[in-house]
Amino acid sequence: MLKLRGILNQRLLEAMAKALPLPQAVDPLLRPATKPEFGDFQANGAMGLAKVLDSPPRQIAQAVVDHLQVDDLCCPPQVAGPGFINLTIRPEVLAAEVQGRLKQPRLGVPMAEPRQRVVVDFSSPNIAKEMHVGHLRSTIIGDCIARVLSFRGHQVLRLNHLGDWGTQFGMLIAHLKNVAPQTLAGQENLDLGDLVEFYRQAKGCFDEDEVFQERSRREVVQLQAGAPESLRAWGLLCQRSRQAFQAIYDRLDVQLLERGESFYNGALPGVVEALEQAQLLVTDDGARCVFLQGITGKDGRPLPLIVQKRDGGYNYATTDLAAIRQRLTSPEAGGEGAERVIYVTDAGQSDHFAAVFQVAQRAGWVPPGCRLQHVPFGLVQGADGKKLKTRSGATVRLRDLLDEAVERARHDLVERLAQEQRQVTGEFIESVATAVGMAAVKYADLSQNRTTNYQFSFDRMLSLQGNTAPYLLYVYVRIQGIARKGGPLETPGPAAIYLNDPQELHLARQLLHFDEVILELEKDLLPNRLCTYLFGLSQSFNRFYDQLPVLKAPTQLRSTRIALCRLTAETLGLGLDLLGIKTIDRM
RNA sequence: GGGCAUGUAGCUCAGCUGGAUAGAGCGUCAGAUUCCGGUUCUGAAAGCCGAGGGUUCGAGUCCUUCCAUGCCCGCCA
Repeated sequence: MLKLRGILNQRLLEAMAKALPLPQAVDPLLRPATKPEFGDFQANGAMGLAKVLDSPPRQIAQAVVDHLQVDDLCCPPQVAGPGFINLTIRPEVLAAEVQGRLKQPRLGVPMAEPRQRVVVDFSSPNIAKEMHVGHLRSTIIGDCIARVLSFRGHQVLRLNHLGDWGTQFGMLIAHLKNVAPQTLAGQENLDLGDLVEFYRQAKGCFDEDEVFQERSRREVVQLQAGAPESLRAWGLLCQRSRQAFQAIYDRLDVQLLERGESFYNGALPGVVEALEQAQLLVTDDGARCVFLQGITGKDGRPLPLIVQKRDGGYNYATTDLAAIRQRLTSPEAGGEGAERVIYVTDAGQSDHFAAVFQVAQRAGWVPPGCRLQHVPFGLVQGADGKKLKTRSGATVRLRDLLDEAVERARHDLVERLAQEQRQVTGEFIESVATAVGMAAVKYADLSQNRTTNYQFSFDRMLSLQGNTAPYLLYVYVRIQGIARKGGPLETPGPAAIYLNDPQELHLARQLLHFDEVILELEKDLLPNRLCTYLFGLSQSFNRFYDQLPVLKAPTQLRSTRIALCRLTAETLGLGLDLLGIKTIDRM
């Protein structure tokens, strides 16, 4: 409907110019109708002009309608309520739009103009730690955003800002030298078993043993100085973690380019120097920091952003600033040349990013027209409304969570197969359970407004009813069933589509909104809007399918309905794909 | 103490740049079925949109003051 909306907006502008004594053009405030009975669009502009023109809003609206020429597209416009202008697209125009969509794989979504270079920074787990639900949200949401921006034609770089550097490596290396010295000499392959358990042990030593603490600090210094043995130990730890992470990314079907904190190590001194030159740097209590504007602490004084600690070490703010420079620097100068950088992290880091962005701005590292954007999300909570934990109080491991989703999906599937007495292969059960389980986890996350906390529930996400992945997947499967039974849902010839029945019209209208939804998603980065849309589309389809025969319809109606089925499947397929969810043909 | 976010039906949540009588799912209750996969569809009950004040033709949405909850707050990331 993007195209039609643009045309109608133009016609309204023209009509207003003719009808009203206005010095300059005024926005007609064209919006999608709030209710089906109001038609497709409503123009709200008349009401705001009542005061300016000193006449009743309905009269203004009527004057605009009198000059409005839209008979080629719309039924006669109606003035309603306090002064709305309601516009209803004619069925044959809708039919032509549907026809047009059938021929294009982009389903009406235009390529972005201009195309941008975009960095999406997401997922970002820490080496030697287990991925948990916080990483899940970042990974799923970040992946969706990257997919949508790529689809729009932007050049997207998906970066995994891995926590692969920093003080925690001191204790890890120290512990490694204690328990497996031979691996460091290259004599044995590293087998640390559960890396998380290893981390816990190291942390235990660090907390209890002062001698160990001191050794850990020395290890950090050695590592940062590039001592070969330390680097080797570090490399071994990273490699182990990397394998574990990759297994998760493979299951989730998420592509990421690893670019951990260590990547920016060499650039850290340069960050401090540049800030010094920009005269932003202040030494306070031995630490080198930039005092922030408009952000004050407990005592009302400006808060500092520390970029070099008293002991000379750098911290995450320094790394983030180095990353910003790298990402915003032009490709000719060895950078990424990004015009938009998106950070998908939990909302708890909002202050941190506000501070870092401010400093980057003041240092002059953000070229005009470039945008740094923190895309925050809320906590994952359990049924009790508190941060999600296992019964024993530990963090929930991501792989356990995914396992359980698939296991529950398999259980439901097997039960249903038995009820329906269907015979299928083990392979089928496996692939459906995996697809449904992953889809459920992703969709549950994405269908929630990301800014709020999100209550995790296997029962809800795997439910076959309601706004869930299984409900949407089922609609897709149903349509594939029609195709299996009735032959391929071939494109009807020209002028073969006639929209008549209310259910047909309603479904067609819904289908045509897809382009607007995607553009909105690109702007607001709120995947739940797409989910809401796909759910509504699925409901419309089920209503349509419930009330109207497709394959058994008379010939002249059949091709229209098959076309609607096909476009529904394509829209669902593309929509789910942009969410990072795979469709299946049977379930 | 300061900052940010959230508060909408019994529960989980939508509500985009302010628009017409505040929406959906689950749950509850009552129905439908010539069924192309009923994992469906129809209907009903259910609300002081946290509270007060303001802005205007019009406020769940914007401003302001409270209240409640969550997260964050100088050398961890």
